[in-house]
Amino acid sequence: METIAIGELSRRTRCNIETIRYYERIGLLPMPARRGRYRSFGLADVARVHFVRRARELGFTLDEIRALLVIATAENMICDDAREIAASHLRQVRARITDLKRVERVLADTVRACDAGDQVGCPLITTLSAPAQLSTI
Amino acid sequence: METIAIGELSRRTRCNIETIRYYERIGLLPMPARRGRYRSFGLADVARVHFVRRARELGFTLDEIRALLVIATAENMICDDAREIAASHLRQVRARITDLKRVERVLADTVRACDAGDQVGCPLITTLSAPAQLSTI
DNA sequence: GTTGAGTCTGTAGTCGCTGCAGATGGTAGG
DNA sequence: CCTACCATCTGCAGCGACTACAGACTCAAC
Repeated sequence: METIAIGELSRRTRCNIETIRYYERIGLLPMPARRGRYRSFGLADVARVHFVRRARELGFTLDEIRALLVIATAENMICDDAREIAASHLRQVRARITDLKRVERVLADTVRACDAGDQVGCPLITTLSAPAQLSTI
Repeated sequence: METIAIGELSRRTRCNIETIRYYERIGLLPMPARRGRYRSFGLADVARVHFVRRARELGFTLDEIRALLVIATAENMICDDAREIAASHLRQVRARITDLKRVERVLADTVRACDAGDQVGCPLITTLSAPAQLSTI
């Protein structure tokens, strides 16, 4: 059975060494075997770190990932729970996209106004000052 | 000239009291006058906190806001600098939207697969395990 | 006089890392 | 055998942008 050091695990998963140790510290990864003082990982660890990284890329929190890992390793996978975690996260992602689109519109309008240059003050400053209805910043 | 306490400033700007004190501590707000031990704010402070909050809503960092505040209060507003801050931020917002849309697609596909229910394992777990090409998590 | 609301300071916690210092471990070359 | 060098180890501090708490104080109303 192949065992690898933390550096190799880091390379294979493209996950920072410090991050791997952090995941271990917070109990997201099991305490690995040791060769002397050095951690010794197996293929299951490579898969688990990959799993965590991929979930992080999709924006799941470490707590959600913790739950997903339990589900993934459970004998009788509680798929419904996983679905609910995903669906709830999807709702948040969609809300965030909606927010960001609004932000994008405001910023794009502002930059466009800057480029047009037919306004009195600085359009960005004006935009940001707007809700206060005051020129005194 | 009207002066208000921190609680009233908080109410008017919908900005947490602790956050206002935090902004003061990091130099984003000037040190306010005092009535005894109590901070005493004016309308300029209301406007300034509004400005900061609005900029935060648009996703600017506190460092960017610091720069924007300097520009806003400068005699000869360096509008070009503001435009560049906004344009650079807009690029980041657009990149983030692109990322999130990719995430949304993956999640939506997964949830849909869950609902179809014609797959062997749990679709979410499968998705997250994919890049490792291993079932051993 | 006492109760309650508001404010004060200072410190520590959140999330998800990231970086550093200083101590070891193991290997390769001279 | 000594040195150089790399990898790894532990432990702790820092980021950004807040947020929360403890414990002290001030002030007005009843």
